[in-house]
Amino acid sequence: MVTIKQIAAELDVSPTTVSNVIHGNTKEVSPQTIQRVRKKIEELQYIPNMNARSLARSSSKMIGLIIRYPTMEGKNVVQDPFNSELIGVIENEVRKLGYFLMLYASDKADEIQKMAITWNVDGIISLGLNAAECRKMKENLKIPLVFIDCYFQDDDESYTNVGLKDRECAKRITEYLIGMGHKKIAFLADNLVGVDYERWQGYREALEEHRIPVQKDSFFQIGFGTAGIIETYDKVFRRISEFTALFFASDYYASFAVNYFYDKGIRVPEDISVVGFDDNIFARNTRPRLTTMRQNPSEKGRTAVAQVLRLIKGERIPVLNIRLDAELVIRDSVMDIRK
Amino acid sequence: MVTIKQIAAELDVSPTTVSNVIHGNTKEVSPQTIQRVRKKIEELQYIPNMNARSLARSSSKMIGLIIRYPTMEGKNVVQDPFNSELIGVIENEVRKLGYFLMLYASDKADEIQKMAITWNVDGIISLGLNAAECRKMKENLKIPLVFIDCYFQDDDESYTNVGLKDRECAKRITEYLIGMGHKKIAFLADNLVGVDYERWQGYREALEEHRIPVQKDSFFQIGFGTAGIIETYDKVFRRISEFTALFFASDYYASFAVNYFYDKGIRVPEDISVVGFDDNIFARNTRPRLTTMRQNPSEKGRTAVAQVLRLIKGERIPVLNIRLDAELVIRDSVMDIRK
DNA sequence: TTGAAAGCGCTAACAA
DNA sequence: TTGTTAGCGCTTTCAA
Repeated sequence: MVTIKQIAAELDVSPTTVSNVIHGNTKEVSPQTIQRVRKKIEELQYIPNMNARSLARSSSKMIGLIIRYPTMEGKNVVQDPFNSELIGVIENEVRKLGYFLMLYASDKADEIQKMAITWNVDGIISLGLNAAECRKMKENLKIPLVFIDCYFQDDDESYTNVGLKDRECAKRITEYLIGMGHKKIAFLADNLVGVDYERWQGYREALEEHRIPVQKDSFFQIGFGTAGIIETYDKVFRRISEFTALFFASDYYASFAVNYFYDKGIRVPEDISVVGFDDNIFARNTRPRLTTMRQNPSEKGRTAVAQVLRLIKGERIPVLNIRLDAELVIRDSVMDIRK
Repeated sequence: MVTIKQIAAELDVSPTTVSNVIHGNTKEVSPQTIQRVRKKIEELQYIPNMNARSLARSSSKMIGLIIRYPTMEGKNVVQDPFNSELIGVIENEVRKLGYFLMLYASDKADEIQKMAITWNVDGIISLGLNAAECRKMKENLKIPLVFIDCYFQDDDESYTNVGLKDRECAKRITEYLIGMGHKKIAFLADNLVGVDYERWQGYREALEEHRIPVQKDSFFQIGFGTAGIIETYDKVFRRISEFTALFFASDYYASFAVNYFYDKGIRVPEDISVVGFDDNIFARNTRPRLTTMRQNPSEKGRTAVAQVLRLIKGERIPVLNIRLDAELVIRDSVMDIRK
């Protein structure tokens, strides 16, 4: 391992000088020396020791990506393409900006805190944690913190978040459904918190504005795992005549439903219309293709990284709570039932 | 930030003692002192500084996960569920064993090397790199190195690899096809190196053993991106009458094909039989459901982590090149065409 | 323009 | 059983 000391020794200069050259404190060093040092660094293939550097300064050039990942085998096999793309983009951005990514899957605030302190990470991006978890992190950690897709009840907007206009977008696709003559629309999600709550609200707002009564039992909570999903869909199936359209909070569930109906001999969209949300691979890889709202995970990831970096550099962030837009993609899973 | 020194000071013992307690060098410390130190650590919420620790010893408790990730937006949107699950499992295992995961997406040996040295990582797991890249890493890096799904031409088995019995498994599913009366079987993959080469070989062996001539033009190289796939499938479509079955090197392509054929009015399996490989979400999320070979990404990930850890601990590894098995899953995409 | 020296927090050899 | 001390590689202040 080549060290600064070695380089200094070979060149008969001090470590300080070498360090200065490395960090581009070029005004303090003569052009000559700079050249010599640079050459030597190249020649000896010097690679800095980040552990030493992190120790000396109090920062590490490391960004922690906290994520709630499906950790139980078999369960939770919803290999969410959204997460997947996001991780890829974030790693990429982080690296491009000269930082490193520590991936850490946990939802326990104290564990996360430990990790952050133990490694001296410069900032954290948190993905898929709920509001309570995010809030705890925020309380405990004194470092730059950016959340993705988190909704905080208390509209204390001191959280830096990158999200989506979930409510507005859900409203838009519901309005599309209404525009196609649908009035009896069910909403399906695996919970009603955070992102899904917002989508649900959007759905309700659309109905209300069109004077369509929102039935209590037009919400279905999708059960856990394949068995849970099927159980829920069985319920829907029994009451299928009550609805003309189904709004799923995510493409995965919508796509699963389309296949479920296929197995039951129910035609989409002839017998029932279906819309999803996200426009991921499932939407395109289903027949009929899903009508859905397209969001851009890459943009989310890039924005999140940009935000932590601003925070790290101490810049003031004008908009703390960024909400990206999504776009209605009309495909083949909705029928026009206006006469 | 609480340091060992502080704890030592408050207890009026030396840092060494504290360090010893922390590392369980308990035989050198009196039970009394141990208790006191433990209490203080708890009380002060001491969290070790890994940078300092890494610097002092020459190891970091960090494992690098090198991966070739789809970095270009839009392109490469094959959000491979396999990769996704693997990353999750590896992070989980690594963490359970008290290590940390640095995620690094690159295929350039020198960049990887730099990362490894700069952070002093204890070991590396490499995912999705080709043989040449792996070999370079192996040459340059002196640290424990485990590859996933790599095939090295030179049967120099000094590489630690965790793979699949690709050839054998591909042969098995081909034999199943043959058993169902198929003789005119095409093989489709996006390349013929590494894993896919082995699968192709398995396919060929099965045919040869059953005295079925292997036609040169029964291999289709699938093009890049959605456009590339469709272009390839158009070719297949034109020659569809030449085949009774299609063997895709992965579920993603098989699933895409099923949908493609649906759009063209070709029925699977009535008009053409289709098999995939992997048994991931695509296989189950397609109608008809895909007949395929089921592999277990979680097992792969766990095994890989176990191997690096053995290497790190200096244990001798009995089997360097582990090849896991896969299982034939018969579903609805193959027709029995024996009369 | 350059260098000496102290210190970041922790470990480990050695001494007491 | 406990403590002293040097040092890991780098940064940074301050002096030369």
